[in-house]
Amino acid sequence: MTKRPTIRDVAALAGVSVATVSRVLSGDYPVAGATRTRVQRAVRELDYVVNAHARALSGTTSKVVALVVREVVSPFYARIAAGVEEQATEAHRLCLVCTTHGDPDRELEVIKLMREQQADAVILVGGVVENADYRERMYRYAQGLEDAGTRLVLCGRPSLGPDFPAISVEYDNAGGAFAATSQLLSGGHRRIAMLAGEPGLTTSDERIDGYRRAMAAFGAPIDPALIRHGWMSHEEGRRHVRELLAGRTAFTAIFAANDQMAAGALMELRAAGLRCPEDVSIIGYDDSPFAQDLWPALNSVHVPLDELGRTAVRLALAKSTGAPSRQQVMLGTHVVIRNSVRPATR
Amino acid sequence: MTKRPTIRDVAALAGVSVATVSRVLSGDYPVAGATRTRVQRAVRELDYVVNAHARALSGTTSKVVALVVREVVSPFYARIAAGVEEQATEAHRLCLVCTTHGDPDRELEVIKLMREQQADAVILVGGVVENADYRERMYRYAQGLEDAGTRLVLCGRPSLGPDFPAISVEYDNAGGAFAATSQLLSGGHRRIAMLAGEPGLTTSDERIDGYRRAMAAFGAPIDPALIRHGWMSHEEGRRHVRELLAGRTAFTAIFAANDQMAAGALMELRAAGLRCPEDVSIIGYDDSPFAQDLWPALNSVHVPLDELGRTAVRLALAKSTGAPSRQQVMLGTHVVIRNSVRPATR
DNA sequence: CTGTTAGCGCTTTCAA
DNA sequence: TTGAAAGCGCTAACAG
Repeated sequence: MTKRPTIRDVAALAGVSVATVSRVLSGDYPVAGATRTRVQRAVRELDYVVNAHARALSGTTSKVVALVVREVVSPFYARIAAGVEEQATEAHRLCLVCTTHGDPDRELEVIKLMREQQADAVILVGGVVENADYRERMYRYAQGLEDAGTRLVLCGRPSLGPDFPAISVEYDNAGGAFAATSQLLSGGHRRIAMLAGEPGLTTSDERIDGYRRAMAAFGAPIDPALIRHGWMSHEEGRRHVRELLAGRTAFTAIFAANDQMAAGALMELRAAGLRCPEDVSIIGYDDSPFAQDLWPALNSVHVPLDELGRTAVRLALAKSTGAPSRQQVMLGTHVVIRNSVRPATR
Repeated sequence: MTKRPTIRDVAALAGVSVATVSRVLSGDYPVAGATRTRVQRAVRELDYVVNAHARALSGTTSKVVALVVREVVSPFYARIAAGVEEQATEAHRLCLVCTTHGDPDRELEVIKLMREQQADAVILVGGVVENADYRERMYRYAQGLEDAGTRLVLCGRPSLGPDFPAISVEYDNAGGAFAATSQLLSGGHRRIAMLAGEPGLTTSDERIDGYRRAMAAFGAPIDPALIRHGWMSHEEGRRHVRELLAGRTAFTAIFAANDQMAAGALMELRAAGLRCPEDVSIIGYDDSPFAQDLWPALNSVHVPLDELGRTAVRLALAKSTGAPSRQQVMLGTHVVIRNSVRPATR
């Protein structure tokens, strides 16, 4: 491994000064055509590439966008990540990905790392449990990042208020839940089971909220026994239905807070000899890719995940163009109609 | 936004030299207890974090591992990515993610960026079309990266030979296909349709190879009409089955080169009034998370994707411990048995 | 249009 | 155990 060439090597070979080399490299500076050609040849000859760290150190931005998610293997996060990555690439930024596994300590550590990297933006993705010190913690993060010249973006997670020093990009979570529940209700369903996440998890809580509002709007009574909490997984979806069935709690439809749970519910229903949508209607949330591959294809609330990611990056990088560092935008959601819902017969 | 504090600020506040601060920060150097405490207090007081670029510039490694995938939204890549991210975190490395969308030019650009970043390792993930200049291109990459002190790892993609300056971490792709086909064959199936990817795509080609070998081993004739090529998607899976059915090409089982295609095939079969596994058995590949959520739950070839990712990082970073920079390892695959396969009746 | 030079913030000898 | 000082490779004034 020979030592990698530096800008001085290029300068020497091209017979110019390092400043000149730097100029032709960055492109935005008048340099004589002949000189430029000479430098470019030298660059190619030496197979030279700039040292990003040296460049970042001497002033210019680091050209890095950081994405902080709970898990990498999750269609939900993955689609946001894809949006972030695309937009970052478009803006000539590199994309750092970190996971927290929902651990606040890990989150803290990750944010610190991002400050060290002087990332242009840190995008925090997905729902959280808003416990006691969450707000305060976020506030400290925002502070520290701002000092490092880094924009903080909350993506798919409720804004902490207009005064909070961060950008927030949300989607109409409760609205989607309202629409989904309404679809069931207008089909005549009244006993609608709601499969939700852990209490306190923002994503889930907002979905429950939409469910409640729709029920109220249609004058349908809310039976607490129909609202089920747990880990938002396929397995848990099965468990909820199993217990509902065992407890002889009547229901003609299910609204699941995500598609995994809906798929689990579907499977357990089938195992119990119940058909969907003939006996029970189901509607999920997130419009995961596999929703249309199920049988019956699953109605679900579509969330513009990649748009969420793209918007997060766009807003964060608008810094240069003088956009405010604290703002909130909300993207719409809508129900995708497939084959898992049918009017109530009982 | 106040200027962020530097090591000098900390030194000043703690009343020591920058060298001392640097020492307590890196930890691995004898420093008097009292001094250390003083420095740490100053760090906390100023909310100081090191500048990663400055640190990287002054010699030490950049602590970054780069992951280059085709797409972010793909369970296949996502699971490898998860493994890479985990292991990278464990090794105190940050994880850069880039996508190529299968475009060689973009790949070239990404590799250049990684050289600029002086990443510790660049992990190239997933199958490729090994066309004419692919080898040569890879060789150039490897060269350039080695000069930058960066390890190149080919992950889930065939090694370019033991002399090639890169690490390769593969899985037994053909072996898995052989096992899957064998399962069908030993159930008495002889007319087995193979749903594959574009010709030339390494992943797909190796799976076809395993299929052929198994067919040969069981003395089953290979009907070219049963081997179908295309984009490896759900849609295409449906199309293949539709065309097979329309062309009246007899088959009692399907081996799909990935689970998406298997799911599509399953759906089209059902639409045509055929049952799985009663009428047609299906087996997929990759053991994607949704495979067990289908009805019937799908038999599939399990690929240790996260282990693949972890191994890639582990090997790449073993540099320090003096591991060779060129080696090949292969991880095993196995068939996961669920409910989509049944002995042939016709 | 081009060259000189002073840092950017940190690590790391070499001395003390 | 601590400090002084020389870079790491690049950019950005400031001169010419």
